[in-house]
Amino acid sequence: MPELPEVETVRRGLAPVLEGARIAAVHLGRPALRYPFPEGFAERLAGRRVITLGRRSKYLLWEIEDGASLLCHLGMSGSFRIEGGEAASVPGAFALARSRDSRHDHVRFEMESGVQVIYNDPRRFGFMDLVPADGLASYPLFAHLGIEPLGNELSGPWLAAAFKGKRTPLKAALLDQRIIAGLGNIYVAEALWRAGLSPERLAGTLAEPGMAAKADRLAVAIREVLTEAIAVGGSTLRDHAQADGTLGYFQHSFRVYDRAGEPCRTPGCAGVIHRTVQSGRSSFWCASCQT
DNA sequence: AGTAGAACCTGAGCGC
DNA sequence: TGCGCTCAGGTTCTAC
Repeated sequence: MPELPEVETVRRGLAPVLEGARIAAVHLGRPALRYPFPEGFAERLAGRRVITLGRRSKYLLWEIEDGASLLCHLGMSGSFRIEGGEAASVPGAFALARSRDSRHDHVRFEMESGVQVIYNDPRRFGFMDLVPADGLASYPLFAHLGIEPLGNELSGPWLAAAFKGKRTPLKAALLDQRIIAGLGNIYVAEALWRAGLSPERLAGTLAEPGMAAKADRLAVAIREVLTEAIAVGGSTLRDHAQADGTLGYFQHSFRVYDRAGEPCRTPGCAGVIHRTVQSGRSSFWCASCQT
């Protein structure tokens, strides 16, 4: 469940059972996910209290007492689910699982309250690390991370300045986490459609004269699409089976993503959504109204 | 500076 | 039922 809205949804779901709660024990099902767990991972967390649950880009940040942060990236297929205890039935503390195949349960956080917080990740592209609280800014994976798309910096002029001179396509520039951190394949496609911009347009052209309104529109579109997605719990793909109210609903609002061959939904546009491949990822867009 | 391709993994869906 | 192929929300690496 990986783009920013999905990670934020996970954060909101876990916060009620984690914030202020003490970790009794941590059980690892394997020595590594994408990367090995750091030395003494379980031991360093056991007995500690979780102070707050935060997010930076697509990273979940557990602030742990005694000055460390547990950092989680969900990769392509990572999810958490909550089991046991009363908290699991508290509205808002819903389960977050997309998979209940316990073969892929890799980390189990046993809370003192009796609640189990279980990390499941079939593809194991996710990872966890422990970072000293004062070392977050210099943490290698954070050091080159760009702005938060829902923060105050993002605007048309900011985009124009950031993309000025770039000869890479807009699609690639928006996926570049060093510029804006948190967008992924779905929300880039949706934002570009809303802004009427082609994913193939060279990013640098947003800085050209006469493009200021387009740049503004793109900044607004990014903010809107993320905000709307978060409001409905993000997007849940390919697993509509679970009917426990735990799934995101933004997939029903897709205007281009995964709609190849279907009509464009821009009012008055007779175009058809087509799929192309850019830097190995699918792009979905309407060549008629996205220029 | 850019891009393409592969790598890391498993599972789902499709055509045959 | 099974086989082989393609694709999947991410990121990082190498090679042109």
